[in-house]
Amino acid sequence: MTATYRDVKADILEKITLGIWPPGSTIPKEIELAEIYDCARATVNRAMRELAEDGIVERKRKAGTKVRMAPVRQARFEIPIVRKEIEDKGTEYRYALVRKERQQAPDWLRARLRLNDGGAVLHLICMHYADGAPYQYEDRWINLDLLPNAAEIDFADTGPNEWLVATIPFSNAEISLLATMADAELAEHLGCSKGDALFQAERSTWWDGKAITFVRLTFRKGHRMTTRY
Amino acid sequence: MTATYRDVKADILEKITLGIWPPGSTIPKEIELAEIYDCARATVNRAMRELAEDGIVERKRKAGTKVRMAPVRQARFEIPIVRKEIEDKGTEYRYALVRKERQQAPDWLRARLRLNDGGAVLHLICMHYADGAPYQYEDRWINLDLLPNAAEIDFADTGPNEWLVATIPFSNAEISLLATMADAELAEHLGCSKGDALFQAERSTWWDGKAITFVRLTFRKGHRMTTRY
DNA sequence: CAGTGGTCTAGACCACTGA
DNA sequence: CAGTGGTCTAGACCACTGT
Repeated sequence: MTATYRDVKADILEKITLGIWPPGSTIPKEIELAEIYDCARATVNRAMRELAEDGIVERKRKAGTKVRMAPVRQARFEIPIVRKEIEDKGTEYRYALVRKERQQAPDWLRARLRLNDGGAVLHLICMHYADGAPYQYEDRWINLDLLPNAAEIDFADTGPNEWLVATIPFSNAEISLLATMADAELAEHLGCSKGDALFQAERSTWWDGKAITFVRLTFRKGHRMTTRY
Repeated sequence: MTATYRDVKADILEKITLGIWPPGSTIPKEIELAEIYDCARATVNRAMRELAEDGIVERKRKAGTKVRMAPVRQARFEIPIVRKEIEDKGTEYRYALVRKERQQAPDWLRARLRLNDGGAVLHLICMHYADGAPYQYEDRWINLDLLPNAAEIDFADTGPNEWLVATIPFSNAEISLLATMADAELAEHLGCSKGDALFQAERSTWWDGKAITFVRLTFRKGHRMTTRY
């Protein structure tokens, strides 16, 4: 037979879903499973490790592997670049710079990004359109102490997101999803009514422990983030 | 020396973030890396596989491993059971059943879950409180054709979520996140004003290709879902 | 302290895919 | 068709952690 790690993973997952190994029960140890499936322990190990990553089982040395009582449901959402998101839907992407201003970081931003006093930031307001209709309102702040070049960039044709990704490709981020009421400015740019409920994402990005940028993305009315798991 | 897969992964990631291997560039092949780090190819393989899962690099047979041009930003959100979510914050959890009704599946639900005509469903409205204050409004529909026992359960003390997790522990689901305006019912139960913007999650759950349940969770005003990546 | 998972190795064969 | 990643093996030692 020579089972693959996929076979082992699928079979064990089936035993769990069918209730043969109910939540809380202990699964046979790796050596036993290796004998059962007639494969190497490393093969079993990979299957089980993935099941643990998926939140299906819980593994502890000496204690063995147990089926989780409350499965840790985790959903993965992709956070694509807006342009890609829109173009992948087969719609036409258009970008526009609404406002660009160099200023001192306001208090709330300094607190949020742990900036020093008197830090200079670049504040950008941008719009992203899909097939001519408003899609996303971008309120971005860039730390000029860390990225002084940003001040010289003309963001008329390309959004700051794409420039940032090219400049600092890999970094850490914290993202929050929430709902907000449209104010006059949002309503006007997104073509909705004042007071409408809008979906919003906030992201703070860090590199080497220092804050690079904060962005608040507000989506057009009715926007959803969807995923399967 | 004897590098571990963590060492290899960290070192390669550093080389990428520092720009030594810029986006689009090709990384040395596994055998070469194994020589460089003085370890087995399997060790390098694991490091690279994880970097690929993390969306940092892209691997293809024969073509080699390349640093992604546009890093696939993916955020993982944990979707815990409400009770756990509340208790983990150190607050007191309280549950209440608001309404329970057996009925025919309305058209929108049938379409959504691909149910047959005349399917019976159990419709539940529940509230979840944190330290006595409204936390989440749960609007749940359970497919009675698949789970006839649900009709006999008294959901007065325990929420349907916990019963479902215990009954059908593992299943597939589709989840959507969105923003909605509070109607009169939501405003009353969640203690906010009509028209307030509220964060909402919708989840359809499937098992063996058949729809088990649909739930719409509405959070109290100001709720955020946050994660790091 | 003993048992279980965590990881590494050296070698092998396979599967996909670009030239 | 040849090169690169994908996976398996048999064996080994290590690192936690429950008893």
